Amino acid sequence: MNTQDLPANILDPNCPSRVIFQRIGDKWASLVIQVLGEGPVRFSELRKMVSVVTPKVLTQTLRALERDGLITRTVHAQVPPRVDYELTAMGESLLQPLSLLREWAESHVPTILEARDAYDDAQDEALLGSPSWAGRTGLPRG
Amino acid sequence: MNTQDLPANILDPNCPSRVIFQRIGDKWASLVIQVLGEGPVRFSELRKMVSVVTPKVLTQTLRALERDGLITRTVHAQVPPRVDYELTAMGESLLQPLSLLREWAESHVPTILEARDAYDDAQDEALLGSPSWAGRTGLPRG
DNA sequence: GCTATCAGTATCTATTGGATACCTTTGACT
DNA sequence: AGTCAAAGGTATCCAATAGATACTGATAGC
Repeated sequence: MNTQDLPANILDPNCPSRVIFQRIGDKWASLVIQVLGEGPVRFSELRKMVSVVTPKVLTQTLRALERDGLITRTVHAQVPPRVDYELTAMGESLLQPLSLLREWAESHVPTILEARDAYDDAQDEALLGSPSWAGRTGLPRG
Repeated sequence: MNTQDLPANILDPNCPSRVIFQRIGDKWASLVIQVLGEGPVRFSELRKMVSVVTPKVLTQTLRALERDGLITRTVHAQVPPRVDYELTAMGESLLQPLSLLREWAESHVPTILEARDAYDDAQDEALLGSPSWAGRTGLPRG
């Protein structure tokens, strides 16, 4: 669904689906949605649960999600104020895809940490142990 | 799997799963992985397919994915150089969760665009049409 | 009065992302 | 011999974003 009304395609930089995909993949947005999966939460609670996010960035994230129709924001005119955030139906429909990703991340932690160690060791070795003409390209240096 | 070896939990800021989750949700990383789902691709091809990414950022993304063991980088010692990027088995295991998210994004494009329009209209109206004492909080201003 | 509560802003700085130019080697072309 | 193109990046500089910190505002309770 780009300007030419072709089918949505994330690889097309002009396609809104790409922007939306990146909004979902935002650093904080996906965490917020998963927290709200349990039910409505107020601002300060959200801040504690999605630690460590600064209020400015949390506000930005929430506004963006609200604009996209994924959450609602309800203000109770009290003092001190109470503002509840809650998933919309569309927001809830994101929970399942997100939880799959979350499970993937949580289950692959050990493997990825090992891969990082191996990579970092290889880097160190390349810097310290090998002759200076052996670069990453496999070709001689200039 | 945090420093105390508790079960992985994305909501714990000390848990590596959180970092990994955010790496997946990186602006370009997930697109790269989806492109590589078709098979090995060389740098310049990748740049065209994942437009519009600058070479610096693409390099950073690829290095990070390589470090995490999600892709491999193979250099063919030719001139001009040829470098192929390819998913590892772990990288391939990410394809399914990611494609779900992609399908979600592509299918919700119209609804989200409508929500944005509605939100923006409401904002304009609030700014232009309503009395100045009616803020977002529902409480009087100071 | 003074303080606490809650939901944010305002301000400033550090980090990241992006645009652009440039580098390297070698074969093909002139 | 000189020049250009190709591929996979770096280097450099500037803009946008994220983050740290301080602060606002109304009111209830002490």
